[in-house]
Amino acid sequence: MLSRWLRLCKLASKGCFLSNATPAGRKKGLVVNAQISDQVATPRAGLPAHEVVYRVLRDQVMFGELEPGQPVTIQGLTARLDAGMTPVREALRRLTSEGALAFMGNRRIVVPDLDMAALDQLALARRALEPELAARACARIGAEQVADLTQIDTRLDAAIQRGDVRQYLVENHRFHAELNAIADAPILTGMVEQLWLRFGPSLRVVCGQIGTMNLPDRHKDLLAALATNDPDAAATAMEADVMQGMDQIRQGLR
Amino acid sequence: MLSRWLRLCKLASKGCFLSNATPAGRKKGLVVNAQISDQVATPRAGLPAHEVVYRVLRDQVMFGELEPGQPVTIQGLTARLDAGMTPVREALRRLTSEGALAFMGNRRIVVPDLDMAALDQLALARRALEPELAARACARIGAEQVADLTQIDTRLDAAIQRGDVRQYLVENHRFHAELNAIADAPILTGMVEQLWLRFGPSLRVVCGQIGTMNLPDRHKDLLAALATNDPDAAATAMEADVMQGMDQIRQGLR
DNA sequence: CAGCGAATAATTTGATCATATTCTGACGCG
DNA sequence: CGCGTCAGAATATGATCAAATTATTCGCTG
Repeated sequence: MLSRWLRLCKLASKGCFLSNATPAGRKKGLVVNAQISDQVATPRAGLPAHEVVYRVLRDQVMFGELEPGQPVTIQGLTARLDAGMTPVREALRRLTSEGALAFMGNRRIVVPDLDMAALDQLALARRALEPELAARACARIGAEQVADLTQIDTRLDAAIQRGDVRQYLVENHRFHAELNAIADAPILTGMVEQLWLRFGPSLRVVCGQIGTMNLPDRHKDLLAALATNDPDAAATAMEADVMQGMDQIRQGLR
Repeated sequence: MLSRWLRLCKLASKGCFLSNATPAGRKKGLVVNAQISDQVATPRAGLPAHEVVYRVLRDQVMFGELEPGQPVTIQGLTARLDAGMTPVREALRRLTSEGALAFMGNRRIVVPDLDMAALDQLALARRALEPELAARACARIGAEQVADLTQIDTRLDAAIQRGDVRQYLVENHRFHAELNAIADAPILTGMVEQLWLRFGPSLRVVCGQIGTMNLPDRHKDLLAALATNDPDAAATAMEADVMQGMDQIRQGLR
């Protein structure tokens, strides 16, 4: 009875949580917390199971634990995550409506595979939205937040040096997510997150093919623009980063 | 046992269906179809219940049956739509993840109310995406499709003349949805649909306040551009239409 | 004795699960 | 080669439990 929560929380802790404040834990959740308080970053029970399942699956899609084309079955997930059927179903609905997963005709669900047309659309949308977010963030960013981002970028570089693809993807996403959060434009940020969710799996595949060594880090210009509060330069730098990233995937599609 | 399906289908038929092809009906569904075949547009059973609930709620949000700020409870919906609990829950997850509904802190769900900041973001995103879609549609559109759109626009004008706000909203959406479908860019189209879902309720409120008489119809330029296959003109016309629509709402926010 | 506030009881609502039903795809048979 | 049957998977239901909001009561103070 408790083991289910333990397993779910453990899985969740592997992903990165960027989201909202902790509500009061349910009684049973608090007991769990007390028992596993020796763990480093207690992933805070009290979240509904469907939310936990959603985040686990989301991270697994975003960072390539699930490969494109791979079928996803409800019953497989209930077994793998040791969760009930209803929470899994709700998480899947959410993910399909966000484009992270796709209905394959006869109620079969897969991780969608990107084709060139989809990639073009993603590139167009990213190019329209993310520079704007960077510019908005530039107007509100503070010194300590620049330091935060710089630190993330340092860890990102380290991951590249180590050849740690997974960590590279995580830190890269964290960098952009944190920047977008600063822009304080939740609707645009949400749209961008959905875009990332769509190309996440393919990005992983590409990085797996070519390794991390050839990955340029285009965040330096961006950080400089942010530090000097130059919105136009930030937007330009972000546009370059976006286009470079999309091109990378485009190359990998062949 | 049958009455539930009948009621759901009846509700669904009030909304407008623009979406995907009809799969084979389930056995029981076909019986239903035979029994109610006297109705005009039989809304085709065989869809999963959660899908039907989703569409009903979606249309109700989009066309203002549900007002902003209005709380939405699961149990209320199961009673109102005479549906089970699980399908309702799944539909709600989907709608919240699309921004049509919003979690209000303590797991209470409401139709979100737009503030100026949200409206700015919506306007920015629409301006970035919809002209592009118009241009793409322009490249692929055929004569009979132009005729289709013109016909919709005629019905739209008629609705304005009659002062029929609901019908105006429906036809206006249908016009844009059909145009976007022609562009054959499902990802961008999906994003735009989500945007419409967000400002739908407010648009209804605004139109309710000022009536339909003052609504300009900016589709004429657009149709002309489409008929002559001029992508740039189409994009420009669409941009004008978007900005006019957003301004309308912006005025109504005061 | 009236009014206010905190604590508690009751009701409403959300979350989860086990189970029943229905659908899809595949296998074997005529 | 087409058709019926069967296993497996998805959908849907209602029951059950947990949480939050609302209503109520009780005690205290002025």
